Amino acid sequence: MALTIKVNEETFTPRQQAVLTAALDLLVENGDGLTMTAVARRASCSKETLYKWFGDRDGLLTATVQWQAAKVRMPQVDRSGLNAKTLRASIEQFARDLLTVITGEVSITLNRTAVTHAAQEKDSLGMIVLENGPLAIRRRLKPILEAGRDARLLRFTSSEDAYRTFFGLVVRDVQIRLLLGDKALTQSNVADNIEADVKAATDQFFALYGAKATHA
Amino acid sequence: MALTIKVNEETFTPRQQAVLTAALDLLVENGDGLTMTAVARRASCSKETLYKWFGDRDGLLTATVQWQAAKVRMPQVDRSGLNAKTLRASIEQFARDLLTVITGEVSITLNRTAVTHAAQEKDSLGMIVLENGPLAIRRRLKPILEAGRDARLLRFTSSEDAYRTFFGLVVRDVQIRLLLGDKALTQSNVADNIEADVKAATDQFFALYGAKATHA
DNA sequence: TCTCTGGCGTACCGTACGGTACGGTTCGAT
DNA sequence: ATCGAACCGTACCGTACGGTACGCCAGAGA
Repeated sequence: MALTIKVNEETFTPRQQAVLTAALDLLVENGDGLTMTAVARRASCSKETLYKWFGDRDGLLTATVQWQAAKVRMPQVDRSGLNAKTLRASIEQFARDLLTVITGEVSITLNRTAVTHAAQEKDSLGMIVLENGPLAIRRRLKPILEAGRDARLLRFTSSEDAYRTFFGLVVRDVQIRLLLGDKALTQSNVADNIEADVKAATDQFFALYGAKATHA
Repeated sequence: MALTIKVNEETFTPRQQAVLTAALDLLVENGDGLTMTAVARRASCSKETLYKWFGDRDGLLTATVQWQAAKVRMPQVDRSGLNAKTLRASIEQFARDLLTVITGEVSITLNRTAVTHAAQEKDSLGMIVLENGPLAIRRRLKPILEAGRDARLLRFTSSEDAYRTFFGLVVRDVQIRLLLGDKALTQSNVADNIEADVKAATDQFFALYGAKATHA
């Protein structure tokens, strides 16, 4: 396994996926509870098989994160017939997807795992999570933003900056507080406010980047 | 040690502070390298002393995080003679402080440690970091915001929301990317852009909450 | 039916690390 | 000078866990 980062789709047999599911469940249930023995017992397989399939503990961890992160595919947004209304709906949808994903238990677990991993000179998991989380949204949002600009509905010079501002307006301090285990932010609490937050963030984004905004 | 959370100042002897410094250095150098043996060796003290002073590994970790986090005291901002210019300067200063702290190596380490800790049903470190980081800024920024509102320089209904938007505009995706070890964000790279980012964020904040803004 | 392969379960090994014990040393108080 | 407290250094113990070895079984193919 070692240093090879498998960025692209990798097909796992159903049995292997069952193992990965077990591994993720253990991660979610109890952060660092991912011991090889625990995974083997949970998945009713032998440790030897784990090592054969995934190389070592890090390989199993990487495969799990990779596999799960890639599963977080957000719905495509219709880009045809762009007008003020559909653009706003698209952006609102992105905000909703982003918030929903980020506040999910699986996402929190994956991010925590990756952060922990990054604290030990290893950055592969961080890149995977980043790549499949924020960057995935960015890749799909940017064309929309640029289409909006071309249609004179938005105004900005750098779509990168526009995206990052969007991210900030939507996520605010929610993600870091969830990662730090802030009890004041139970997930249900957050979930109940998602719609309002999404609307507020979208309003603010258009206030800053809408065609009629007096852009600073 | 156990469950007691020491929220307030706790005086450590110089010798103890030397130990905590050693512990922090180890954390920064190599995330999880905080073994009791390593700390003892680095600080030239005996493990027995560590256990006597801090109870157990978690106590040492907590004391270290607590002590360091409390050291991140940002300069007070002058609140007298509030006008458009001084308000803007204050807010810009908050943005600068926030970005500077968050992108610092110590802060990244403390946050990573706390996140890792939170991944194991323990949330005390998370609360400590939260309390001394974002919340500390919030406590000091809110009065300024409210003073600005009273002076008709700002417009908002909830100072809490205003603060969180400020946080989002300033931090954006920088913190999570640093925590995840994104190589594309070397710290020098970030540091060089702090001034521009601070200015942009402040502009955006005033665009949204300034008295003349058409607030959504 | 024989055999071979893949995989389960378990036992096992080595190591790293949390935590404890203890002898020796320094230093201040009496 | 003596005593005792604090503390250093080191050796030690127990356990948890990563990783390996091996015996066994089931099922596919000849």
